[in-house]
Amino acid sequence: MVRGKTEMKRIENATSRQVTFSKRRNGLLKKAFELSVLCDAEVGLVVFSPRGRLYEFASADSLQKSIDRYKAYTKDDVNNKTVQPDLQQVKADALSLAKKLEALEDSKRKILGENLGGCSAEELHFLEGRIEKSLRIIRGKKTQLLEQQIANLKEKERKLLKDNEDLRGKQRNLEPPLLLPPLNCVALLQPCGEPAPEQETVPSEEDVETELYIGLPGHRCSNRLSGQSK
Amino acid sequence: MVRGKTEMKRIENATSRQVTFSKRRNGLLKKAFELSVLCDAEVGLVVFSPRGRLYEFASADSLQKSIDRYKAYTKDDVNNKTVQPDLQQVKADALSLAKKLEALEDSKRKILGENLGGCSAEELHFLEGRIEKSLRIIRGKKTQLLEQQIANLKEKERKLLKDNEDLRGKQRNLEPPLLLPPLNCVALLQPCGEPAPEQETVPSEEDVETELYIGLPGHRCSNRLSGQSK
DNA sequence: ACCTATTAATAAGA
DNA sequence: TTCTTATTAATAGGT
Repeated sequence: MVRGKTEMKRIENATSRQVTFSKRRNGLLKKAFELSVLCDAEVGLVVFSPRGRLYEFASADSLQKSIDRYKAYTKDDVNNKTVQPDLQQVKADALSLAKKLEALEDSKRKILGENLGGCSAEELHFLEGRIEKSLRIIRGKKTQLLEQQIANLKEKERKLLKDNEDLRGKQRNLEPPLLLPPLNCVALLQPCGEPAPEQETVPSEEDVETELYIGLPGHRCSNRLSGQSK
Repeated sequence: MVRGKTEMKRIENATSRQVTFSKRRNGLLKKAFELSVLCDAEVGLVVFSPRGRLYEFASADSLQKSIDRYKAYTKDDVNNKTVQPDLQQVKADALSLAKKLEALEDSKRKILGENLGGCSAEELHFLEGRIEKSLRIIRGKKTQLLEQQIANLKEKERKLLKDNEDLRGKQRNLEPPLLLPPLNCVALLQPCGEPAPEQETVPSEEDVETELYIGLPGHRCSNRLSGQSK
């Protein structure tokens, strides 16, 4: 918010994280209070610091009251008691998972070059090698994908050119040779910014002949208009 | 706050109260979110509009979870049956953790260039950038560490050379001048990779004069050494 | 909803 | 923690 935007991600430095927590917690509590007063709203707020300390605000008589209202609002189904397989076991599982998660998070952070504080030179060297390898793999895969895309596009282009050619051939067979195929129609559709890729002289000659044209005037007109209306 | 402070009391005009409610509610939710992200805090927030509509925010998996934590924190149990760690909740937690774990594992795998099957070119490009950045960071850190080590080693070397010289000086004072001081020992201590920094000719001349010198041999020696130790 | 003058919040540093 | 300061963010009052 100030003195150089802060990125919206966890502040790595523990000290500034703590300082920011204090400041922003106060700010948040204040805002909650203001909202409740100014707008006559009921606001309940709980904040647990990373170290587990609790901070709360309630505009109602008590936070519990707001919690109850919340429960009522969400159509409480608390009295829903099913069998208890083994609480201890499930808790242990959850704990184990949480530990794994933390370890993984740390590992990922290091791989991404964050939070390298406690790394030895050996560890860094290992990371470097691992990441170089990864980079090679990813670049390879990317190149492969892009090449595939290019190949696809070229194939499409080829087909289109062929179709185009076929169509042109048919058209030429249907029309009298003097009434040239309206190739310029295509040219007119091009973005006006471009310096009209060296107008093949053929089209302009056609323009001169326009009034003599007998074929399909409607088409010619609409095409020319779409070219004008910038 | 703006355009003339607002008094901290209920806004009487219903319309502007409603408008302000919308704006400030959003602001509060945003602030709550930012606090949770930046400071790694658990934030739970409920807001009831004057007309009874509910708005909520929870940085945890669910607001219920934060409410439970709040209840646990305010320890209304220990002697009453309230809020048994709730098997359902713990199971939900475990499930959520497992999901996070899986997602993280997948993410890490991709970063390490494994399992890139389903990646689009854009995704790969993003990964590439991320990893390049990481590589730069890690290499920087590594270089820094190695340079530090080198500096430490040089410092040690310098001290050892100095000690060495001091010892030699003492020795010379104790022994007859004809037993030449083994200056070449010092030269041998230099890293063999370096091309022996072009022995300043002065020292060699001194070598010749050594036996004739009468002044303060100890000082001369130490001076010469400090010149050598690059 | 969008705009903008103004105040509020706050990151960094002391 | 608290104070200061430079800067960004939030937002009241309009349109």
